[in-house]
Amino acid sequence: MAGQDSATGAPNGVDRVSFLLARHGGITSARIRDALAEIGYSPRQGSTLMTLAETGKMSQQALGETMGIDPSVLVGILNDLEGGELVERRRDPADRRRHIVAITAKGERALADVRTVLAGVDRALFADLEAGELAQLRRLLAKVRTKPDDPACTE
Amino acid sequence: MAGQDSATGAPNGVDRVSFLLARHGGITSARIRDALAEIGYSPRQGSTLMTLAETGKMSQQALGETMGIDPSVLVGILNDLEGGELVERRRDPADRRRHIVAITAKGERALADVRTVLAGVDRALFADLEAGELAQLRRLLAKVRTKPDDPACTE
DNA sequence: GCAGATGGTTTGTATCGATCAACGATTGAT
DNA sequence: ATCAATCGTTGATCGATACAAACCATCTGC
Repeated sequence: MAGQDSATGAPNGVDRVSFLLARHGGITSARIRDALAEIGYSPRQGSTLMTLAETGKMSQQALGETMGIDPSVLVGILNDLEGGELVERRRDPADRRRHIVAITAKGERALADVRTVLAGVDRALFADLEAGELAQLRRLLAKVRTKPDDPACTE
Repeated sequence: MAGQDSATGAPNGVDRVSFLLARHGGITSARIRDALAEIGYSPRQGSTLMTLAETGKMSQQALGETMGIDPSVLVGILNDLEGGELVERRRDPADRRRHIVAITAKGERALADVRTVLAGVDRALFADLEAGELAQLRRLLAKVRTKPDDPACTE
């Protein structure tokens, strides 16, 4: 009577898995946003620092492509980060149109703060999960098909 | 070197679980939105139909509270749904200020379409998960602490 | 009957995100 | 030397969302 498929017993209403995932994802985003805001960063800024630290210095367009955001919005993010001396824009000697973006030492320290804060978010969100369950959750989430977004699959 | 905690081996960068959850949640929301849009509904309209079918007829304010949306936006949603004769607003005889919102027979049929479409989204998203894994994912997601959002926990 | 509170509605505003067009600087090909 | 393409940048626009204020109809307590 309350959204259960009478045959399979699987929820097919507001408790459907995709709904759960969407809702929890939204709440998680909000938590991340709030947590980062408390130390003065936006989610994009945090992502940028992490991406730069993990993938290494790269051109602005490559960075935008990696993060999946428009080049024109990346400009603003980098302006803010560079204003705080957390990243550095250098012209590529090989192609002087390009800006090579690199994280600075100060940016690395900021990144440590970001990671600390994010760890707190994880701790709060997943407090009721054992380590094994958390690893399991990560494994299952990684198996969710989120790639075939761009191609015309829906058609 | 790429976002792994050297001690625990747990990701603490862009591959952190909360980030995974946030990203996948966003993508899932987009998928749901697109899928519902193809049959002419918004996510809110779909949620409204499901909530009404699962919880039964209720006052507008109770509905808004259940769905976690502002009363003033619920008005527009219900206007659209009522325009399509999918829901019905009746005045509560006991309190003629109240609007009792109920799903109609036509709304039930629309709801069936909505559920079909959403099942398709689930199938596409979770194609690589076995039934057991999907159930496991649902179980783990349900254990994520998303309630302590409202109270002043962050302070 | 009156004052205040409540349910629903309307309106306006602020914000955010995504998207697009156009521009200056620079490169590469011809 | 010239032309087309590329990179970063600026600016405008659009849609969705959240939020608050004011309004009318109605209920409740006195």
